[in-house]
Amino acid sequence: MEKLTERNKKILCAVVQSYINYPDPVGSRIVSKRFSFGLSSATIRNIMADLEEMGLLAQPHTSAGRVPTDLGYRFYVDSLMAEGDYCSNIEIEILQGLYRRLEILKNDIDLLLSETTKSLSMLSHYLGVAMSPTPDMTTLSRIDLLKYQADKVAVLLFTQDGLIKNRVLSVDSGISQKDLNRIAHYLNSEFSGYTFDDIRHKILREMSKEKIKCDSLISKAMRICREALYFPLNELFVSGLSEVLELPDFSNLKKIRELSRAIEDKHMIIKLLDSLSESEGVKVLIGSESTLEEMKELSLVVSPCMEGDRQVGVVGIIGPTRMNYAKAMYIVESTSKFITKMLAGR
Amino acid sequence: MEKLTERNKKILCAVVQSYINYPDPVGSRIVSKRFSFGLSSATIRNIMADLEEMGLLAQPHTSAGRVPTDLGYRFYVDSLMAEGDYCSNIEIEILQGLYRRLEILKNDIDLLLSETTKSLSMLSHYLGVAMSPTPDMTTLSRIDLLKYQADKVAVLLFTQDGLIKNRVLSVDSGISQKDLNRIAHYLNSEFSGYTFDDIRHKILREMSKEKIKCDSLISKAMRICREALYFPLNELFVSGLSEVLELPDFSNLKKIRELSRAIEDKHMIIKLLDSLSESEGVKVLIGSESTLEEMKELSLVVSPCMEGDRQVGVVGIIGPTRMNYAKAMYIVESTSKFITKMLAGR
DNA sequence: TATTAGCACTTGAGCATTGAGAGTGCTAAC
DNA sequence: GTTAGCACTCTCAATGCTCAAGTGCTAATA
Repeated sequence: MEKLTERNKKILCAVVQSYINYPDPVGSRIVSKRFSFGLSSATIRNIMADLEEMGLLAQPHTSAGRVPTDLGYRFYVDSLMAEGDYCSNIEIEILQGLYRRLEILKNDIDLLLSETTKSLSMLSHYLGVAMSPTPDMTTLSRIDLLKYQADKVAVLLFTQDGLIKNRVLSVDSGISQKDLNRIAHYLNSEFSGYTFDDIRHKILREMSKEKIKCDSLISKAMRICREALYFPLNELFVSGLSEVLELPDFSNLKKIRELSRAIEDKHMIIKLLDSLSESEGVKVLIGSESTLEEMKELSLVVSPCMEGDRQVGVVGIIGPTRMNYAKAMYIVESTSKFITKMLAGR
Repeated sequence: MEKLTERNKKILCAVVQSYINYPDPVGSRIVSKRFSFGLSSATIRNIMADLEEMGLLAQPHTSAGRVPTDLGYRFYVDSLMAEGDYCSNIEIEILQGLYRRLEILKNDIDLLLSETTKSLSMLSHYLGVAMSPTPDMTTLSRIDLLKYQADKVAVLLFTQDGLIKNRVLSVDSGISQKDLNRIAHYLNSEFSGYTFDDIRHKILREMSKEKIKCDSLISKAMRICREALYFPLNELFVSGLSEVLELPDFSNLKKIRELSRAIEDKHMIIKLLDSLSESEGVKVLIGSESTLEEMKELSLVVSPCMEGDRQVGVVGIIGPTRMNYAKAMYIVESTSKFITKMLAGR
């Protein structure tokens, strides 16, 4: 970032904080009055003009105050924000209570994540989001096949993350549970320990090979496995829409429509979360930093949940770019840490 | 319903249809011009005043036209609406295409229902909703227990509807797969063929009995089963928010907030759908006919999906009371019929 | 040289006024 | 029973106006 004097930083910080707390563009008068810099509004005006030139602030129109740009928020988040800015504002008891409620769900990741989004939105008043890991990163621990009805078999996929997925497939009615056990045994020996993505690739390779051998058992096994993996195995949870609609940021129809398009395009959000959650720690994506059109006016705060060094999910918050980043980051971080800790202790 | 002359019915019908197609209150002039009754606007005015007195129409304000009341819509739906009113407007090919896309999901009810809601909203431009059957009505066909990790067991619940639910529970690490098999065998002999609701009740009774006997195996079995049934097993799917936000009916913030509260309160909708889907066929709930505050300005069209005489889900549409009921009913009916047929043929 | 006071200028929000347009109810004529 | 005519009511959009907020610039000040 360009060199800013200490004073300029303070002014920028004041503008951002004021705007975060109150959704009106902030003018020089406000800054000079509410924050005691010992500077007159005229001086502040000059500084704000400088900050605007640097692209950190912007004016909605001539006679309005200034508003942080995405770049301004970024600078605030990276360099200005005090770490502990919002910890105190969140009642620890509420947080503890919500977390306690999640304890009993620790054996069912999907249910856990789904409930977590409700806590996230309740705490932050933004959208709570959570995603179970994409199969690409998930390791298959075991596969079981159970004959279910005459011509159906239940495929049970156990992952190392404690996630179970099941798919029901149609099969020849002639097949017996014994056959299925042999098939399952074969699949386990072939695929357990691999990620789903690997397995998909292996299947493709194997199928072209095995086609020649025409081993009925193996080809059946491959077909079953391929079909079971055909549909996405991860889920995305979003909640808090009514929460976020109370914000002045979403008081006009256009914004609301954009928001609704964004959260209905789950595929898009999954991809976005995926790309952000590769490394550990809380990450922040501010407005236009995202390449996605739907997210241009929204910000995203995410953090992965780990079990050991395996990722078992991503939790986060989506809100307007005028977001209380300190608070959001604190909530997301402590939530993901809580889940990580809970899963470690089970 | 009170006795209406044939002519009055026609006028009411005209008002409803006009309003459904175009969201402006309809005046006597419009009715007399656009529909050729051979009556002047003055006559129509008198009739409309009568209809208002009967509670079938209402005026938003003095110099606006008239708008159907919920009662007016009800009368329209029950007595006036031509059955085939909207079939022709829906391109059969689109419908077929969407249905074909669902074919491959027929083995996974949840996925099927979730995708169905997208088709419903796409076709109707209202919210598509679907619900898998509540456990109360669902019959357990089989239960399986699989040792999963040292201290965890996967409980697999197979229902007669082809639905599989799995729950992971923590158990004593001492327990062996053999023990689990015996437990599962016991549970199957006790509970298979019963509905989940029955089972819950049976467990409560048994547990108080067995406590005396203190049979370790049975008490373990009971505990596992109780925990597995602790969380709701049915799901509700809703989609089409961005679709419905394009409607002029949701052009002001208040309405949108109400809508979002309604669709976020899944528990409420589940109860509502449950109470409506008891018998076969398409059902319509118009605005204030619902006892639920959140639904007072919304209408609901639902129909159950059957497999044989068992209900495997409910599909429906939620929209404003100014809904194209003929179209919505047609879409819901043909969708539920399609799913029913598909499940019969598998 | 940095800061500040002062002032002219710009802009949007809020408010009352106005007129057009749509629709009504009523009455009298057909 | 139906209709034409008319006075009346109400909403909506446009207009013009003022007010408050905020700016940029300039000249005076510490």
